[in-house]
Amino acid sequence: LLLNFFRIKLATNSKIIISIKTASYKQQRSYELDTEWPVCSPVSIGMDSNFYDHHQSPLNNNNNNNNSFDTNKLSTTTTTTNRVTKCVSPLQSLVHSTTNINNGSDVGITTDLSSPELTFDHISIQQFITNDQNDNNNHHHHPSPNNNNNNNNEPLDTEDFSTNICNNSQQSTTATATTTTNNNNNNIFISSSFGHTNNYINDTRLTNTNNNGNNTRLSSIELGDNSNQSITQRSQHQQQHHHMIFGMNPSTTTATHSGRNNNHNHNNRNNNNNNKNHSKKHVDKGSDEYKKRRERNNIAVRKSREKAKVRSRETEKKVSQLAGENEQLRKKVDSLNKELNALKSLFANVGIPPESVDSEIEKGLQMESQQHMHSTNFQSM
Amino acid sequence: LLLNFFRIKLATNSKIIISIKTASYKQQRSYELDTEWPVCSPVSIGMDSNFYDHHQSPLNNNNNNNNSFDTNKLSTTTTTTNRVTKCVSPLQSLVHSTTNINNGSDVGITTDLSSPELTFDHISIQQFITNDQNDNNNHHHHPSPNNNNNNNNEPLDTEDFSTNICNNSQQSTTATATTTTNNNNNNIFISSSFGHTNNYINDTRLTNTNNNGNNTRLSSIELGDNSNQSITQRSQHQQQHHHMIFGMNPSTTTATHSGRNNNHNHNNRNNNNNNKNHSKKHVDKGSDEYKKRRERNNIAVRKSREKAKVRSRETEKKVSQLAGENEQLRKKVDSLNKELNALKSLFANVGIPPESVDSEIEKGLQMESQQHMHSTNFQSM
DNA sequence: TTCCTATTGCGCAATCCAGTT
DNA sequence: AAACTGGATTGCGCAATAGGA
Repeated sequence: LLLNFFRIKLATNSKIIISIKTASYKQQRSYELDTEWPVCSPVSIGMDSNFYDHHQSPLNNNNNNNNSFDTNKLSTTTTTTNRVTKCVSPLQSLVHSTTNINNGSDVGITTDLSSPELTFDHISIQQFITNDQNDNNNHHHHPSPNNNNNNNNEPLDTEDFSTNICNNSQQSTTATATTTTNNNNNNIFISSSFGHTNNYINDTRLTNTNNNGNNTRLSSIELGDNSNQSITQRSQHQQQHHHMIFGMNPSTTTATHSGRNNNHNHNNRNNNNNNKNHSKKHVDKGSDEYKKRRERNNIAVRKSREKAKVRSRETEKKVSQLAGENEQLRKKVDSLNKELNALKSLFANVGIPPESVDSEIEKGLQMESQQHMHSTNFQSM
Repeated sequence: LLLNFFRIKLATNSKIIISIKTASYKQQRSYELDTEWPVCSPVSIGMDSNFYDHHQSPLNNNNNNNNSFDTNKLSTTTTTTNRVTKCVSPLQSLVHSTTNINNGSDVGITTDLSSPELTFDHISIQQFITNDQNDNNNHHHHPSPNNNNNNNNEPLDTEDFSTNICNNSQQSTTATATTTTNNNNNNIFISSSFGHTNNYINDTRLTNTNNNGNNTRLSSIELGDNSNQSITQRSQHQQQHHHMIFGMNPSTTTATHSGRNNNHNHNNRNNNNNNKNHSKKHVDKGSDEYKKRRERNNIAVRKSREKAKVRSRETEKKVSQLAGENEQLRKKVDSLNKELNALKSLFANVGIPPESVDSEIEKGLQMESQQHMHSTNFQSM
């Protein structure tokens, strides 16, 4: 098994955005997986504190003191030995969520990269401090740390982090950590690009079927392949359209498919564990029960989609809001700078050299901060 | 006909976010509209200049000089006498788009509120200057301006604007313009809330059907009703989940439906104009042509959805980016302020009163801005 | 008008996810 | 602990448009 494990100590006020995708068996109905389909191994995801759920306006300033962390939603360290589908919950709850971590927090993510059902779709971390290779909570033997074993509390720089991921993942995947250099924002962006052949990388493995009997599997076998095989022209061209797919299976993606049993029972999942008896489970589409169930679900679906839309609009709104504030702040900084310069040149005019002005300012600032010490102000020192 | 018309002169650097939803005939297949279904009257949407399309990163600072306005996409003043579906294009191109207006621009929106197909889903305007009731470009007689006919170039304040909208729309709709007071951001937020009975206001009118023959129309008749009828308990409770629905039909929403012809020809649209001959248009689901067409569309659908997802992630990312920048900027402002204060108190220490310091700064700034005139540097001095 | 692709609302089915038995 | 329940999500294909050439 190839384990991908990393653990990051996040600094106070760091932000982490994790969007993890469980390709899982969502589209399994479209395929029959053969015995080659990789058996999923354990996954351990742990996050230790202070998350704000996306829906709780993580970016709102007014609830900064809400430090509670719902451990029910994200168990501190969930380790299971079941199929990945069994322990996906903590991941799922993070999907598309933006979380703020306001205290120093540990974030550990361990996953067997042989499980194609799990893809790290998008990970973006701002400001991390250290990377610890030793997972005390994980029950699995994982490859010993490769080289960059810096257990000190030094911040890891972008390159190190990238390498680290790469080495740990032991994939050919060219994981690249890009620092988006937006101003003072140390936004680490982990992305991996590997050969793939269309725009639907998440779906490729399991979908791309149609009901014409034309079930041509896309040539996605090289997904996450560690054999360093060359990437097709098209892949190279299209991978710019992709974002941050991460953690695909290296060598065992030999799943095949055999068309689609179009009319009944798509329940041919890998029947290792839960061998239910009702493998037929014929649904009577005429039954009142069925109709009722369908109608309820339809309502739920509409509701859910509306919710999603609202969320999306809200995000859009937030962008414009923030952009506006940003603009104002920039102007403010500008004007303050000008004022300051004017003042300094005033000093210069009366013969006081800039250096001594600066040192005086230093003194002044120190005095001020000392006064601050005695207050209960949030941003003391 | 009840016309809703307003025209706003936007200040330089104002921003307008318009999200207009055309319920249109999208779900018409689910319904047969009877003769009571309101005939749509003309709509005129005009925007005169300098739009940035959402997809062109309107919020990016680097293309500020791109002042071009694609009149093909948003005709300056589109007035048609066809059904609203015929002139929806300019609206559609604004859907969910965030536009920046960098010069003083006129934005006029005229619509017949009797057209339920059209809903102003979300309108948010920052900084507007004046409101002009007289539309020279509109060919339709509309109710004479009610009372607040301030054609001067004074900025209209929030309340005025709100009232204005309300009066013009002549609806019971309680349009409320909320100023979100985020810092220096004068973000005007127009929202209307009226009685409705579920979470799917946009869809209510036309959807809520199922193929069980169970086509219970939601009691959405009071949508936009101007008869001031009371809002149900549930409505009141749920309207907090809604945002900015605007411009629904007042009194003619008596459309009925008669179930869904499930197997063929949903072409029973209001056949006023385009009376095509092929009212049968039987689609042979077995034909190769059909299969091929379906497959192509399926691919398109997947592609489109992937695109949407990417966009959404990008927006999410942008939020975190902007929030980060914001934070940094705030800190910067803070430190500059402190520095400035330190410097000022330095002056105070040597006996120079704050007033004269300020006046000196004024002088300095003026000098500086004069020097600025001669330089081309953005952040010189 | 005529084709095609792009979007969008919808229902279906398979899960996912919290709780309960 | 395992099975069951019922709403919430999500990928998908369908059909109706929208949009563009």
